[in-house]
Amino acid sequence: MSKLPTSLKADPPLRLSPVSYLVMGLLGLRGPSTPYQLKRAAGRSVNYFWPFPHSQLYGEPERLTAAGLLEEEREEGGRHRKVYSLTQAGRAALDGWLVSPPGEVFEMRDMAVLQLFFSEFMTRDGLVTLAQDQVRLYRERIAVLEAIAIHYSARQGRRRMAPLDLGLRMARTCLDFWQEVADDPPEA
Amino acid sequence: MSKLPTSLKADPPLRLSPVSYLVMGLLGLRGPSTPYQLKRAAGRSVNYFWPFPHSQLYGEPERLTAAGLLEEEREEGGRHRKVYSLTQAGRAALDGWLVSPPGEVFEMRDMAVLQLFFSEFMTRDGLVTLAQDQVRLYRERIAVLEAIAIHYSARQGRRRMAPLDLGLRMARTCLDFWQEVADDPPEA
DNA sequence: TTTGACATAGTCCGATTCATACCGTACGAT
DNA sequence: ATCGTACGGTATGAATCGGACTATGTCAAA
Repeated sequence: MSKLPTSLKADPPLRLSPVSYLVMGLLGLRGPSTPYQLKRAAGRSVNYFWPFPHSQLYGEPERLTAAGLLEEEREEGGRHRKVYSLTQAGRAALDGWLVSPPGEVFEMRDMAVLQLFFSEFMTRDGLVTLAQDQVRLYRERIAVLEAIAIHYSARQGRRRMAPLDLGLRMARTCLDFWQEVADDPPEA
Repeated sequence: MSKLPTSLKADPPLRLSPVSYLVMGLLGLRGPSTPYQLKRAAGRSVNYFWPFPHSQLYGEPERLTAAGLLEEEREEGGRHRKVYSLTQAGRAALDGWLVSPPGEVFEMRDMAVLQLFFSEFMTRDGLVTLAQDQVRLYRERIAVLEAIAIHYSARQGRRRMAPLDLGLRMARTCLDFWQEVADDPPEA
């Protein structure tokens, strides 16, 4: 079988991943930003419901720029930082994505629940320790989210705060759950 | 720079991933199983709090067997299926993992929440559509989880049911949230 | 008793992502 | 001047993804 003839419009397909839209979205909300700024911003917001390694915030904007969805500008002065901003095409891509709701619910990874599922091989004490640990961690998480909420609630619109609200409710649901496990660990 | 001298104990490090423990755990709960059986079992249970591609259930047991943590037996008859079971060493590894609680809370990926975060660029109607979509999906998810719960509650211990309980609570939390968004979409 | 449809069971592999170690560069304090 | 440290970014091998593809058994109808 022969290869397909090299097409004239042989651009590599350029698949846009969730992180692509995330980058464009952040740039839309914040205006022109450097990768590092995006990284900081993501850490206080989107990372809670879409985690990813920070190094993607360096590679991805380059790809998007090559595709004409972003513009890149180099800063003057000492640091030669790259500042990215949305182009018209980028804004259009973002808008297009936003009107196609995902047909899926959240996807969760939770080591503690995995261990709980296998807890038949644990002692009662082991299980209680696990649960207490989680209780502590969720309290911390809740404190962090509440701090973020207080800090930003004045400045930001209700829509941007909504995910934080959900994050808090989820964390509280987990806190309650693990609290119950700790207080009254189920028999095997 | 020269290479390090080839060590006498040059075993490749063999990193055990969460999926490794998941496999061992399932084998512990179910007894000897084929990859396909694990796949089916996972689909009704652990996949809800630890998703992964099914193909790992073929490769991973092989690695674990090579490491002495599993035993492999070939079925007679037409299908030459491989049946895996835990060895003593495997059981020990599993137990060891279970007494080291993860220092982390869940990690969640949720496209819908990502879009919600950027919903300033959506119309009010777009947001409502998104929310209604999610409401429908969470109702479905809840129905599935309840069916699983009813089907297995008789047969299985309370510990193994606990994750399902949490899954239901999480789903209901999300359902409530999106219901509220649909009923009273926040202004930008 | 073929044959063909369907469910079961398993393999493969290129592309993507991960994770993290590492490298510079500015800036403030001493 | 220099040192420490936070900032800003790069590089890379390993792990994972995901889904297309192959193969194998089963049962029913012709």
